[in-house]
Amino acid sequence: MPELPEVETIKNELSPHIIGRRFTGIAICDAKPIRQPSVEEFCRKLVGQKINSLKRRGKYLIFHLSNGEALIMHLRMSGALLLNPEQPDSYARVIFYFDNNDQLVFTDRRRLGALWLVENKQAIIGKLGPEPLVPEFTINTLAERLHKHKAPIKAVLLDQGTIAGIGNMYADEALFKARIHPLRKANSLSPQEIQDLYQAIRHVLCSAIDNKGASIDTYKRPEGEIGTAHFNFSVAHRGGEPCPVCGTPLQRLAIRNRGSYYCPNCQEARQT
DNA sequence: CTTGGGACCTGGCTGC
DNA sequence: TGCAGCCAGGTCCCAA
Repeated sequence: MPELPEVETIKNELSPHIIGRRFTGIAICDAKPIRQPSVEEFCRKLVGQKINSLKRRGKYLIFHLSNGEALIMHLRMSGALLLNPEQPDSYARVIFYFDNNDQLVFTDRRRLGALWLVENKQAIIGKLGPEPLVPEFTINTLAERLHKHKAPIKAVLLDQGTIAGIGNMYADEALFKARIHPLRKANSLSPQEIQDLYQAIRHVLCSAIDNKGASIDTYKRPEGEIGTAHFNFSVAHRGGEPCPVCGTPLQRLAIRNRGSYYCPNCQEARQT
């Protein structure tokens, strides 16, 4: 499941191969991911464009093109971008061809991923909250945003309009590291807890980027390698296993229809 | 406005 | 063996 660290890794590893390249063709194997504009217009406008830069915002990848437009991608649950894959892929949805004969395959087993080609990228990414890893994102930024919500802290961390880029895995990991129960109301956290959570978010995300993302499910890096961040996970997807700190069996709880894994001993409920 | 529930989507896994 | 049902979860949509 590509979250911020996975998308950041894809951006970093893809950039040296595609910056300055020109699209020479597109093969649409499945039109469903193409949201905007029509498939015909998407292909017509993209071919011939050069890629000036590749950026990440939240979980979105943004290709800035020579005509001023932007190709925006969201991988959702099972999407991946593979550079010159050796094996044919039955889940390939869109194949991009470049002027150096490289191919970039957008593959997506569960067909939830999305592609846009737009003049105004703000229409797609304009409502995202702040990036958690930039210097401007301070403890006060986090505190101000959490104070506005009385929903469970886990749900608020997943809200991309509050903070961009955190998904289910890293929300669980950050809450465990900060020793905060996932059902605590966001506006009930003490200043100390907010500071702990702030540091936990940054540590968990930076560590995952250092490990090139987490390959728990279908995530692969552009050249086919897996990431290794999941080997460091403490609680995510580990229901029933012992807590790495105290040995208590980790529990699973559904919050907003999302599996939340936590240690009932280390992450005390207190008032929720 | 916020909150919470369901839908979308497919495949792996479990249990009867 | 077959099959129903759960689980995985990022985001959108709708109702309260």
